[in-house]
Amino acid sequence: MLHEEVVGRIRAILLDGEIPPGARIPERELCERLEISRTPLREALKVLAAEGLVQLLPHRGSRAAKLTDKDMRDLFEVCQGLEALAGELACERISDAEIGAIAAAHDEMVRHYREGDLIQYYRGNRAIHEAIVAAAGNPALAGLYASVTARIRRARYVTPMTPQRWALAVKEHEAILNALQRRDGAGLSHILRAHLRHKREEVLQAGFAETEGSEPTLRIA
Amino acid sequence: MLHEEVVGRIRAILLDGEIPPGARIPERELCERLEISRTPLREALKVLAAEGLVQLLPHRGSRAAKLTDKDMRDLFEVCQGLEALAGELACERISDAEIGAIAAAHDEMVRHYREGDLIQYYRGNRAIHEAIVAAAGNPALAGLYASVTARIRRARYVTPMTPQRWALAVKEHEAILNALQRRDGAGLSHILRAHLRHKREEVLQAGFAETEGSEPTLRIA
DNA sequence: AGCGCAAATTTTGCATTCAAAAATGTAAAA
DNA sequence: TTTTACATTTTTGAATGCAAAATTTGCGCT
Repeated sequence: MLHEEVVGRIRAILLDGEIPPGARIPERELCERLEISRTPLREALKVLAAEGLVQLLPHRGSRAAKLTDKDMRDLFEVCQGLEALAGELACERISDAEIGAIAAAHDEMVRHYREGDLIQYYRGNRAIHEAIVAAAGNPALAGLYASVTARIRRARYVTPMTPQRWALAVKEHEAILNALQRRDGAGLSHILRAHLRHKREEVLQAGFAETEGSEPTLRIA
Repeated sequence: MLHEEVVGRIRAILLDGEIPPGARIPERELCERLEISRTPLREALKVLAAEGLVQLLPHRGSRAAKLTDKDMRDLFEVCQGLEALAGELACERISDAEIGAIAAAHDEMVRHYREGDLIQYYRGNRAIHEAIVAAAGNPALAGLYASVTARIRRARYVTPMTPQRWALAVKEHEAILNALQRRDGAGLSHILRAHLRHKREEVLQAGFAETEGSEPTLRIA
């Protein structure tokens, strides 16, 4: 089995919350489940530790990383910065076709909003943000963005929203699309920052002290 | 030997250019030199690959990552974004003592400039940029910054400068310190972007097609 | 001599093994 | 009954072993 595949599978397990934050990662079980030996598994865990998804404790095994409120705030700050940068760059480089695709994704997302389908709304939302980052045409930026968003994904996309906040988020997305269509880099950057700041407030206010290590958490896959 | 120590040692070897970009990383030799077996070495290489310093080729071993001009441009762009963000945050959070320390570092750097000592100038320069990032009080940001700067370090701090560019860089640093002392986040962010943009132009104009894999490269440690 | 192909060697990736550290369980003493 | 010391088991971290893949070597042929 390819090394990167192992990393991907474990990453998915962690992001799904199948191993909840703070929980011990059972080496033996994972080996059996993935049908690999400990060597490639441990290599993968080291990589994921470098990404910040796994915490290694010397002679005590590895745990799914658990984020404090401070960690979460920090990561949202960085994410804001990265998205703002991506927005600016995207406005310089994005093609009409890409804008069209994002507009379509936007419309679909709004449809899910009207239908009250939060899961699908989140999925569309994420696709739009990722498309903007992709449109920046900077793989290094995209990689960092992926790594940061992976760490806050569960907080970002699991937190329930009040109708007011949801409505505001949709309004902001209208502005995002608009700025993108006008290729207004500064404006887009500004809106994206505000958008993510609101999201962060929402998440932190929801008291996102990550769920403790023992009880398995809801999967939203 | 501790896992992280191995990663650190190999990282240092790569950053020093002892194994130049594009060159094959000799597993066996490194094992003997670090007095470890292949298992921890290979774990370290996987981690460094995730960081972007090493390139893994399936069944063909690993090489020191070689950056194209595009890679370099992309990384500078990201670095700009991160420094700009750090500057803004630093202005909100930095203490007078920290500003004092940076001012002192600045003066020393200017002294090295006057003495024409490029190596020491670069060292002080880097310390200032790192201090600003540290003052942002965001470890996640600092980590990403460290990872990005590690990848462009050699380009950033090895490229020779013209007297004009050097003078401009020092002038920009005066402005950086000034904005920091006034705690002018927007201003600092703006200057940092311009500063790094100039640096990028300089590096790319110097035709930084990273040195080929065979010949060992100058160490600047 | 130059080229092509097959055998030998090296190198890679993973499984297994081994020693050390931590966790667990047990029993004796307070 | 609770606590502490000690032995046992489990788990971790690293070295070694082994099969597959790639590279190099050597030989025959043109």
